[in-house]
Amino acid sequence: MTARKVPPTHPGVVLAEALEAMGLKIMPAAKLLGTSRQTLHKILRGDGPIGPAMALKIGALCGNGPNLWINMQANHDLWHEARKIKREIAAIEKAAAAYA
Amino acid sequence: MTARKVPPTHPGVVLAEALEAMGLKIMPAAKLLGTSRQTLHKILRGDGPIGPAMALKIGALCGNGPNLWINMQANHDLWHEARKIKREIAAIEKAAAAYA
DNA sequence: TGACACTGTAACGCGATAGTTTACAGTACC
DNA sequence: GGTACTGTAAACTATCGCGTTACAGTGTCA
Repeated sequence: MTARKVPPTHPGVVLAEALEAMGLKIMPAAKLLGTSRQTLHKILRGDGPIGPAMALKIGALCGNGPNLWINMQANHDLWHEARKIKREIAAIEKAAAAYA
Repeated sequence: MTARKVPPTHPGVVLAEALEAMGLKIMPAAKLLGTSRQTLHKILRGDGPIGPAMALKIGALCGNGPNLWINMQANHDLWHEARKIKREIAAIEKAAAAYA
């Protein structure tokens, strides 16, 4: 757990640039992805999760596959979750020493 | 999308071996992880998802960090999801050609 | 200026999901 | 036979993801 001060980039931010590079506005993009513009907008804003389904769709749209997106999302989630439960994590690490 | 015939290994299966290697039975492991033995059992069985929180805890317990676990889970999810929505994915890929 | 289209954002509601609790059967071991 | 652990299932609850609806802001064009 190399603690990091700044939260990892949310995939939505990257997606926003990708869409712009493709000349895609929100509404047509949402239509292509089979989702609502609000949902897509939340993603682009940085809240709004990219689940497996969305990762696959975005990966298909941008042509770079789903892993990139889902990994970014995972890093993002991990970072925030780690903040929340870092006490428990530390406790587990300590307890685990006995079994190492 | 390099299609794969067989679903990727569920992290739970790997975890089961890891726990055994550490000499940890289900009940004490569940206690260490701060969860119920049923939930842990589901994970070990292969259903039962490993979310960010669980990945962090398991990573702390096994000493190899959360990424391993969450990546396995992500691959697992992606594979199953891809099965379900492969039609939509294909459609998006086709439509995306216009913007490439 | 007014009509129109797109965007940003918030609120509500629904369906799905994760996880705890409760319960019971199987197994092993003393 | 009693005790402890495991495998499973069902009920219940909390939470989440997402679509829908609604409204304000912005830009554009006739």
